[in-house]
Amino acid sequence: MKKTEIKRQLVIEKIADHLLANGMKEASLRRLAAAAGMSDRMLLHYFVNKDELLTAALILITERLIVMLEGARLEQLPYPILLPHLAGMMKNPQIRPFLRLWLELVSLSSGAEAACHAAAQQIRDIFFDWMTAVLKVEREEERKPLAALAFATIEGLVLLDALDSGSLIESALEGVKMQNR
Amino acid sequence: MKKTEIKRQLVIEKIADHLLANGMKEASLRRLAAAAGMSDRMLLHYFVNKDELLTAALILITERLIVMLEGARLEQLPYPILLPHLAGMMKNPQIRPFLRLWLELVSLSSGAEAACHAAAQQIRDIFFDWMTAVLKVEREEERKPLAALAFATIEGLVLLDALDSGSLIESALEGVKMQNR
DNA sequence: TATTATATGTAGCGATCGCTACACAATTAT
DNA sequence: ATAATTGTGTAGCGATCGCTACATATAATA
Repeated sequence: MKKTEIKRQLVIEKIADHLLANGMKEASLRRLAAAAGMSDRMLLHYFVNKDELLTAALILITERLIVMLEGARLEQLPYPILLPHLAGMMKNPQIRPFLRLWLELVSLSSGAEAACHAAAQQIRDIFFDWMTAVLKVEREEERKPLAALAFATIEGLVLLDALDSGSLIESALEGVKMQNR
Repeated sequence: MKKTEIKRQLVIEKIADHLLANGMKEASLRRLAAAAGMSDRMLLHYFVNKDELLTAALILITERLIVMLEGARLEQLPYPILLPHLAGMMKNPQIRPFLRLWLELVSLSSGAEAACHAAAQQIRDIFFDWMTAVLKVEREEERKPLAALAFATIEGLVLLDALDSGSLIESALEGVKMQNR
């Protein structure tokens, strides 16, 4: 009797792909159904409503993100090295869709959508925890503050990236170098 | 025969207020019309379509932002002082709506809406120019890179703020202090 | 004053949205 | 084999969206 459950999982995978590729603004039930290769009617057979579907897909996305960051784990780097490294990761076509989607979720979560807010917060935590683990510090009490600072800065760069502000990003990274000279 | 033009300006003011107060997601023609105290039919009498209306309102908003930042001009501050100062400004109820709206515009501009993209880029430039002017540097070649870095960091804090991540913001500011000790 | 242009209201079109009612086939359980 | 449960398709509801046709009132111009 688990055939339904298997199908459900398959659908969730496809919806997650679609969300990462196209963002939340293309996420009407009919479009999502097309992406999953079925009718909207069937989507609502597997999921009680759109919100539950989105929640499931966003949870899968966060799980994928965890796996990906786990795979990208590297030896600890000190702040001035870590930041340009992260800026490079930001352009990685495997990671970039997560950042874009996350930006959209943050913006949406200011409003109503409960699923978006929860997902946005969870993705924030995932990124921050990873950043905390990968930062090399001289004294442990520096870890959390510097990780938070690196996180905030990278987010700012993500925002600039969404606005095609490449030169500003380069300038900011230049600023990091200057600061730690 | 300028009565129409006067009315137009009045409408633009009210729409701008509404956008700052409620964001872009509540910006259907009918809602905007209610905010302007008229019917949607009349809105489309004064403006050829929704896009033109939004563009006009967003332009007014950027003008207001310029005036506000001009008023908030302060003597130049060095980076480690400027950043917490900006973080404080971020919570100012006069400025916060601009930041929230700007975040939403950036997210929207990744997609289609032309008006949003243009407005988002312009607001970015306004903030960055102001940041550049208000930063105190020891050598002039530091100005642009450090302003860009400060800008990116503040934007990251805006993002965190939209997610109710107050403690992360505090940590990040603590990180700034540590870095410049 | 007569004519023309501008201002405002009512109603609704066609598209899309999330979602549901109804019908029927396929599978499973008894 | 019969009954009950589960899967799938068609059609459409009511709401909202941006926008428009049509009508009339008001004002500007001749």
